[in-house]
Amino acid sequence: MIHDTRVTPLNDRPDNVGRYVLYWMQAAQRSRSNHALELAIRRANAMALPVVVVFGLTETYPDANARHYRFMLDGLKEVAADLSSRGIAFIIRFGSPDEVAIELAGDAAFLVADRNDLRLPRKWRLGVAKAVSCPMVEVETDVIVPVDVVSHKHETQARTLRPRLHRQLADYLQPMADTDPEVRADGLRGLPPSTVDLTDTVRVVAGLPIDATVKPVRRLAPGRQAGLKQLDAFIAGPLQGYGSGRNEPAAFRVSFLSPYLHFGQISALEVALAVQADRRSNEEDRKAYLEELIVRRELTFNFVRHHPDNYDSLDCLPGWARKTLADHRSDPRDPCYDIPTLEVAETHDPYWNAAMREMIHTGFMHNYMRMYWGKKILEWMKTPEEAFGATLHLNNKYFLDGRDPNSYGNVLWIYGLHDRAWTERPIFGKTRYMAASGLERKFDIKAYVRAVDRLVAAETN
DNA sequence: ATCGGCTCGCGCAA
DNA sequence: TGCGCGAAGCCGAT
Repeated sequence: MIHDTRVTPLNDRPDNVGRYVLYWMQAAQRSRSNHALELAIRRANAMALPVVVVFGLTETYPDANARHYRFMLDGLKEVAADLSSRGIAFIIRFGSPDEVAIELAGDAAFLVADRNDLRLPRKWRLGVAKAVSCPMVEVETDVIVPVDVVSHKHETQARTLRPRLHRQLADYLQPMADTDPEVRADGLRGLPPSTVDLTDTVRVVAGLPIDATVKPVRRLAPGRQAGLKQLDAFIAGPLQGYGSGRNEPAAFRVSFLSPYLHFGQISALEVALAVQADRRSNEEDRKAYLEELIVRRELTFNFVRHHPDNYDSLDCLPGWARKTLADHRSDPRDPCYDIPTLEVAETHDPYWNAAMREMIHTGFMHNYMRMYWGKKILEWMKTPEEAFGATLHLNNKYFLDGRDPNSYGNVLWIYGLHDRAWTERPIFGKTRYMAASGLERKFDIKAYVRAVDRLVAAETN
């Protein structure tokens, strides 16, 4: 089922004569459980046309490096195989994604894109809508409930978003059938060929002018099949007891699904449905995970939607947070670190260093440690602006799930976004403070340090 | 071990 | 207008 509310027209071109329906894949890099692809297939069937899927591979996506590209391209390899087995053409070409889409849209009767509110893909999409002569729509398939259905404004706290979201959930938490096209694309002639050879993604990545020092990781295998396998493993294991055990860093009672969600290799909808249907877990465990997957995740999508120009800036913090950080701007920092010191994980704090090493070497970090890690950077750098810039930079460079709406919302949480004021103290002002003593009091944090040693060894041996 | 205070702004009840 | 309450906080008092 595809609700009309997922679909937004991006231009008002009249019906167009064309040879196929085109789906320009951007964020939703999957061939199943994808409302945008599904809409394209249904349109094509209604018009008795084949479906073409196009992907433009830019060499210069901000912050992207070998780690991200390998994960993405290995995922796209599976997309290509599955689409082709269903009679859907898949074309992947080097170039700016908007230009690649415009090139293919020349022969399209109808153009579908998947929605993503981050600046660059959004700018590309709006430019394409103007440039093409066929009708174009965007489909929201990254979220369970379309952002504008939940609320028309920025919800400043989870507790204001939560009831609005829950009111819509019964309606939107519905499985989506995957339709096959009735007209195969095999007969299409004269399409621009793929210029990216997905049979050898190692070579493709080696040929790109990107940072190769951030290497692919072994910890998380790329692609939809790996993502679905991880989902099964999560439900069978860590979900059991998730409610009470999710914050213990050494236990890694986490889903590890965020990289797959970030690249769109699996959908939040199918994850939510699978978790909801599980009967081995108790209700508390399922509720705790669904709160994170749905409420907390879609809170950041709401945030980005309503701060299109400054979601990556401290300007969009609530007034109390901006004021209190400014009041403490010149508080002395001791210690005071620069990015190179942080990036080699050589601070005085062994817990922080462990978190940083987990991030650098495995592309991932335990949820709870992400908060501690970010709070300490605020504490240890000269100004909040410098700390924020460094945190976002490291986040987007090393995490497989970086450069996501979640990244911006959650990094800003460190600085008070979606949070509240607490006791005033140096540097932090009234933003929430976190201390190493808290880790020692509540967790077996030394076990986390040892666990990271093992994880790093497994990546580098 | 547990509890209250810290502190702001939103939404709702009245 | 008043009141309750909030992602993971800390800290000191009991």
